[in-house]
Amino acid sequence: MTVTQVSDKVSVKDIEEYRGQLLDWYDQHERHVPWRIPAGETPDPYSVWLSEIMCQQTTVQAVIPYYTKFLEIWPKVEDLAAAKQEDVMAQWAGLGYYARARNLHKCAQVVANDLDGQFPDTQEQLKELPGIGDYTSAAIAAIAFGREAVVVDGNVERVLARFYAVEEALPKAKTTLKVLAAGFYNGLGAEAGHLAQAFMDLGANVCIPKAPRCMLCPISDGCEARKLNRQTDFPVKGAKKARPQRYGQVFFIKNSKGELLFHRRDEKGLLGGMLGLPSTDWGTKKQIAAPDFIDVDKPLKLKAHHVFTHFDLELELVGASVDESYVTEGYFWSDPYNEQDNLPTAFKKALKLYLNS
DNA sequence: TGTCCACGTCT
DNA sequence: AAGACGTGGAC
Repeated sequence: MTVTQVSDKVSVKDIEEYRGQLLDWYDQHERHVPWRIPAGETPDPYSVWLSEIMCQQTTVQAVIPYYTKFLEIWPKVEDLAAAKQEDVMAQWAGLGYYARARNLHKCAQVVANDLDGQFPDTQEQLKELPGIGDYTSAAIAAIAFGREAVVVDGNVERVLARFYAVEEALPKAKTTLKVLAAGFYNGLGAEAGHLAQAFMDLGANVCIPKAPRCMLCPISDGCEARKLNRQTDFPVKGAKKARPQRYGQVFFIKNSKGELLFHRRDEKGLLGGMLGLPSTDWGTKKQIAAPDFIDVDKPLKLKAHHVFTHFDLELELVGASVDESYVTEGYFWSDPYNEQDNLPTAFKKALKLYLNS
């Protein structure tokens, strides 16, 4: 889009000045994270991609140990492509949004097998790959390939919603914020990646959601929200809805070797493709049928609680048994101490309660 | 405590 | 196009 004037509040000339101040601030204050390489070196697209997928909806601090581990185990995209999916899921366990791990693996296979191991170098082509959408395609294009992409994540939105005192509520304001962001990125060329990272570091450390540290902000002079002393009024959000309560039972079934029965979950839906324990479905009623090859024994008087994005879960621990000679598709016996770190958090909590009881 | 972050991608 | 999809830490 051509941008001559994006706001009646700030001129194009002023925008250039403010973004200069932001880039200067970034030179001094950038966060040191393992995927940021020293100035002058060429970034490895595989590392940039891996870090950006992990950082979706996830704080940098949570990402760092996972990022390091993944690169240790799978240093090249070809290594990740050749991995077994269950190994990728096991390494991702605890990081959440498991569709990211399934798509990560698929994407690695496309790049390794169909694209000669090279990530595409334009935003448009990147966006065609599994797990790469508007934000991530822009981020990789800018950071790994020096493209002038308009990188807009939640941090950029918060900074700009405040800078321009955008009264329109999210998610509708997304279009407006993208235009405002384009005003900042316009004409930057290969510096776009630096501006993106500057915005994100500013959003993470200074223009934080609550109690923003405006005294430390390099562009506070131009911030409309600050002029109004209404920083935390922006970005304006739509009303949020209540989280429903759901219930389920999780079954602890031992064999003669003292191993527990585990379950590889279906590829689709909640915790798709992840390791789990045998369980009922999770619903709004307390009584839900167990898988029919399981003989329910007795409640263990233990309950695990877990919060998902869209519901709260109460998981009752129940002892059970099966005919050891008949274990159906997707179920297998294993040492719980070998598997606990491969479980998503809801099951890990339940297993921990069981092992400590 | 409970609320928020957290647009990010896919369907 | 609105809802599904995790987690942990800050306050």
